[in-house]
Amino acid sequence: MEPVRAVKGMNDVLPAEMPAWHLVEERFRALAEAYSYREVRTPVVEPTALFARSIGETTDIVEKEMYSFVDKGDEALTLRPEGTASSVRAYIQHSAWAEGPVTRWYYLGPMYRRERPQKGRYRQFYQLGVEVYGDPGPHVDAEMIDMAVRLLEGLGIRRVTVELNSLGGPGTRVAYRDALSGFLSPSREALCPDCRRRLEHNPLRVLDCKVPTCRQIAAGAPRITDHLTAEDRSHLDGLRRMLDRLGTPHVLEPRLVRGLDYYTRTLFEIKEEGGELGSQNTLVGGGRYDGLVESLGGPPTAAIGFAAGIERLVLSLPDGSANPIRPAVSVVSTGSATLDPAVVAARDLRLGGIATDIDTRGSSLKSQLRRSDKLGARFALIVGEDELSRGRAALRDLGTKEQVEVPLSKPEIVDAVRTAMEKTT
RNA sequence: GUGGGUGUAGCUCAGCGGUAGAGCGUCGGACUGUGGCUCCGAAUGUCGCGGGUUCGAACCCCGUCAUCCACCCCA
Repeated sequence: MEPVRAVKGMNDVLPAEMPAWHLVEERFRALAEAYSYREVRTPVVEPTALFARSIGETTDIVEKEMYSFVDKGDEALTLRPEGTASSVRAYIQHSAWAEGPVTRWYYLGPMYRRERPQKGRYRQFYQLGVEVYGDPGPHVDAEMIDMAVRLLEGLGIRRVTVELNSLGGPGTRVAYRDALSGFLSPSREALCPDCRRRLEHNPLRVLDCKVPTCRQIAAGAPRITDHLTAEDRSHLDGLRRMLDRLGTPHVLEPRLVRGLDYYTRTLFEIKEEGGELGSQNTLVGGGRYDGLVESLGGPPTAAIGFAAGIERLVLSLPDGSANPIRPAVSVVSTGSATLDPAVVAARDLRLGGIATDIDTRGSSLKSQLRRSDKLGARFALIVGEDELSRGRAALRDLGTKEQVEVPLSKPEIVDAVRTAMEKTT
């Protein structure tokens, strides 16, 4: 019988890796809440149109990476490929602007993209992210980028660089695009096949090409920064000033483009240099999307957000960041007569707030103690016949081998373990 | 979608034409109520799958699947 396997690119996260995931998730939650963000949870499935209209019909994501299906022959649905579209949909659907002029949300959860899996890139992957609605000024941009950097810093992820660019407003973007394709078209034949295709639907990408000929041609191309309006420019300047003030180093990267159509003005990515990640080394990506809420049927609303890949953060964590979970006590029985009271004692300890393991199979004493040791328990509570006859049990410190007798009755046992724990720590 | 690497015990891998191995892990034991170290012992393999070459294939050839990495793109 062929065993069933998980779907390609969709991985199990086993208990051994969980402490690292929890570390990332808990740090993010605490930080986001400290920054006054509140969690929002949206469905994993949305109408396909939501993504087509927000991310853009001609983007890679919408064109070839979405898990889309028709539900019972009517509704066209899609597994969300990113978090912003759903968040905006919820913001509009619940008239969140009515609660106040500025809304700060954070989220955490799985996203789905049908790409070829490789290191740091999976078909089901987890993102954490934040969105701010209702603040058009550059200070939030800076605050948000700085927060992302602090998150990485707090996780011990060093050697990151913040890349920054501005796409200008919607008008600027179109104008620049036209100017760029106007510049590149005469050299069309000299470009690599990929770039010829890029020229059609995403000329900005040509600037990123690694082929030497393309680079040469691109070198003389107009720069987006020359096409920014005075307002766009002052927004960018304001953002950079504030970042400096916050002490967050960053580099201007005029060729930075991102794969989603909804971005306006501020665009940023945070990458890790020379870490565990291979070529998929973007940890955080984000930007401003001032027109999206309105285009999806809400009121005109300025907005900005970022997302980070949790797998990538976990991969980048320094060794030894997360410790395995260990029980404080391991309850050990010495024979069939002591298994019953041992199970009761374990329950009492657990309800007393003490993490406790017990081998309920009633194996040999030696194997139970071996297990206690393997699990990293601090103490073994040995329920032996002799002690039991006096209503007591042996509490053994597995580090020092010191062993004392303690009462097995309910409130006393918890207190006894408590005081023993305080002695060793 | 394209290219390359790899598929042998639960894990990491050796074996590269003569009929399957190591380390780690697991389990048991070393005078029978006391763990970690050490020692002894045990269990587990359709050598990814299908076909071909050969007296004989884990090893060579073809195909196929899986997986990893890279391109593309991104978190």
